Amino acid sequence: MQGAENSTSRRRGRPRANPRREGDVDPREGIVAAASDLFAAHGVDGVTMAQIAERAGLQQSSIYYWFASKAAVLASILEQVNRIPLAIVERERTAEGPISVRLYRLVREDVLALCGFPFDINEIHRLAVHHPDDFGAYWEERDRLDDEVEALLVEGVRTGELRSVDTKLAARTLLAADEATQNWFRSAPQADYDPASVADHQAEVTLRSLLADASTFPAVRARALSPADS
Amino acid sequence: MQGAENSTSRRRGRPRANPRREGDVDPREGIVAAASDLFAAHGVDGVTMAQIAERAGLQQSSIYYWFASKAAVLASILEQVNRIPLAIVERERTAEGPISVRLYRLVREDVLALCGFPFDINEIHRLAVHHPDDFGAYWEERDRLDDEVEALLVEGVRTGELRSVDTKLAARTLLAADEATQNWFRSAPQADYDPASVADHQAEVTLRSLLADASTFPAVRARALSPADS
DNA sequence: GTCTATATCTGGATAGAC
DNA sequence: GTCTATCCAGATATAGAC
Repeated sequence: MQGAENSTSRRRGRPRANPRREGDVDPREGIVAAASDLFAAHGVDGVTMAQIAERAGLQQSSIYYWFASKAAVLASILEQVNRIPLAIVERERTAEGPISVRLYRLVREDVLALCGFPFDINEIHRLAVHHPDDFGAYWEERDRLDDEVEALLVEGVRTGELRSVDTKLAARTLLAADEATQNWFRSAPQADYDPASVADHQAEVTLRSLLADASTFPAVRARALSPADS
Repeated sequence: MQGAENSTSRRRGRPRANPRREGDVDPREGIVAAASDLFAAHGVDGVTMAQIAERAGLQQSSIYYWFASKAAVLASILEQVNRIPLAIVERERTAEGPISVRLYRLVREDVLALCGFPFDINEIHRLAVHHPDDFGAYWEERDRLDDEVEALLVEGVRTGELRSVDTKLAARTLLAADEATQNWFRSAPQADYDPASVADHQAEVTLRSLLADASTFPAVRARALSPADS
């Protein structure tokens, strides 16, 4: 962590060529925002430091004052992004009510969150696979996600709400399907679908595929979407 | 297309440093095989021409006698790979029997085929997104795939076998889920699951999520897997 | 046909002025 | 703190000998 001292009133360093607007906060945020947009549009290694810098209103090398490397910029993004699905899953894991209702909400909100991310989470998987040493924390959290979902499924099978499945396999499949959905959604013409209906569809498909008695689905959805219960 | 003249008995050119084994056929095939393996392991742009050449027993620059560029090597692989899911879908599209049975086989075999591919089809999507000009044919075929699956779903809804869904959305979701499954399967420890059980699970999940009456599923699967009907 | 050698290009990262 | 200038590594692709 470097250059975090904005508290002194006297400006240090040469002024920027393209000075930022008044409300400019921590330059790190501007860089992260620029990088997020570009990563989203072109993939992580389809983007150069020069492009990030240009959008952030800096010269290419100036980024290195704030971040040690391109990977550090990415890691900074991941810190924020990676915890959201985990928070959703953990909330439903400890929530009240039938497993099926919690599972519906889980899938729905996971898809919504993923679709709202500044870039495709599959891109991150790719990078994390290719650079496992830089992304140890990422994989730990990812495994926790699998485990938490599986635990929910195990309980659902135990109570008889869900049919008897290989819970580990089903958990992986479920999360992978969420990610696949956000993936194609990203490249679909924005006008065709809105995230909410895509998320609802995905949740319905998932629940119907797992419920012991699929005819209970309408009741499950109704309860999951009722504000009193969320 | 260059250098296709192996028919003359007199060898031309300087001998290779690492001569190929006796059964060596068209060097293009060896290059494609090497590239497929490496792309599978490290992703398309995690692989250099030098690595491909090394595995194919050539020097880096010698590849350029057979292929004009790295993209040309990739395109050659795609030609073979991309038609397989399409063939599966088209076969089931025109097959006899209930839609649900054909849909089960479609998903099952699509997953199986994707898992057997030499590399992750998502990698190809990525590349194709970033170089749309080089991959016009690829996207055309991909759209056909969507359309064929959707047509199956439409008919299934019409006959009442499937519940009433947004068929376009469902078709995309279905194919995306297949691809997601092959994606995680690829990075899973090979011992944990075999492709067949993963494919079966995916087919079951998909069918149960779409059947108008999920209780008919066991009969659907039984019929789909009976050899008499395939 | 394949080789060695090299041109060229790109992009991440560093040095030092201001 | 940001700039300009530059280094450096890695990779695609070309030139020309054999």
